[in-house]
Amino acid sequence: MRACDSGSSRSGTRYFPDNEMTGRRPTMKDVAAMAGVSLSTVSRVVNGQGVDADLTAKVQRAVELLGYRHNHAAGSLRRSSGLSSTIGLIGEDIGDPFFAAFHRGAEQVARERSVVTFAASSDGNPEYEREIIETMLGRRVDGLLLIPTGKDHSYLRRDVATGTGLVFVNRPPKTIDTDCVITDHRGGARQAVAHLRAHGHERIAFVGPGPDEGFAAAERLAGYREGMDGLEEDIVVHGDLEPLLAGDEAPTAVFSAQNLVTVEVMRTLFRLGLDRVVAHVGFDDIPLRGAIAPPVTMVAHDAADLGQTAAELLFSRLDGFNGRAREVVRRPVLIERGTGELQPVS
DNA sequence: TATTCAACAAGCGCGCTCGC
DNA sequence: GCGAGCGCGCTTGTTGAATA
Repeated sequence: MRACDSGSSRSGTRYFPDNEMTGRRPTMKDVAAMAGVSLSTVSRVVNGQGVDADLTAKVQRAVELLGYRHNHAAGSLRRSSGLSSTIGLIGEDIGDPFFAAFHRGAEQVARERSVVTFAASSDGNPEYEREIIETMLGRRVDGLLLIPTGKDHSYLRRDVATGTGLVFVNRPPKTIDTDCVITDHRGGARQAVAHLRAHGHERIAFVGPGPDEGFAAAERLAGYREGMDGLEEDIVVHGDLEPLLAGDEAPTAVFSAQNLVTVEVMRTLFRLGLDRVVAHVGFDDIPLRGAIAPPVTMVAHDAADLGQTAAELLFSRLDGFNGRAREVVRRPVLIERGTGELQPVS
């Protein structure tokens, strides 16, 4: 093993060019020793502050030879702001296309500020959600974008009071005063039903998660019921649609209240040969929509826009905005693609 | 003398060790 | 068991040397 004197620090640090043999990652101290400059010079070069060109080249060469990677955790330890340049995104399922698009929107805003995003799934479990939140805060994320599962988030009050950014997405906060971005789920569902009614349908089935499965589900069901006002009966299905379609009182139209449910409804209609017979409007757009025939009419909220807006609210707090909690409502848009415009077959 | 720039040293939060 | 002290890796305000 080669070793040489540090040449800079009075503590007599020795550097080992072949760090693989020391079994630890190279630090700034190692870079400084190899380049023959002080630690602060390395810090300035690494952080892009103006340092003499020759010294910069020496430092950059040492960085390259040692394979040095900047330790942001150590940096945030000392940095006066105490910020880690990371934010956490938590939703029920990061595999959900909605969450993926939401993440992308938030990431775009974060990237402009050199902030890294971490994402995690709560699996719809409030206890696990809390565990993830605690873990992310323990890792000193600067803020959280939370698509909440749990009902009580009062345990975050102290974190918010001490500067941690927190934005609720798609569900307004009940037990904590914080910013939120929500979709007008109720209005979107009303719009879907109104669209189907305008095309002559009266027997319209709602297919979706149960009202106990969150704010969005409950709001969409409520919007459906409001939209159905004046008609004889609501047809609400939480599960398999097939038995209903096979019965005598089959609906002439279906409103599916969530993207994964929409996919299931499409499969069922296709299997029964009803995909061009029963009208269908879905809530939440789905991937591969262009490759699907017939194309499904959608009430789409722009998940990327939600992510972007939520991130902007979060960063405005981190930048010092100290006003009252804000609520931004995004109205979904109905996109006609064909299935929602089918007329009822008499 | 004024300006530039690198070195020094303090200190951040946390975990660990050591001595009482 | 408890508190003091230290080390980790880094940033940043201050200091002082070199140069114009």
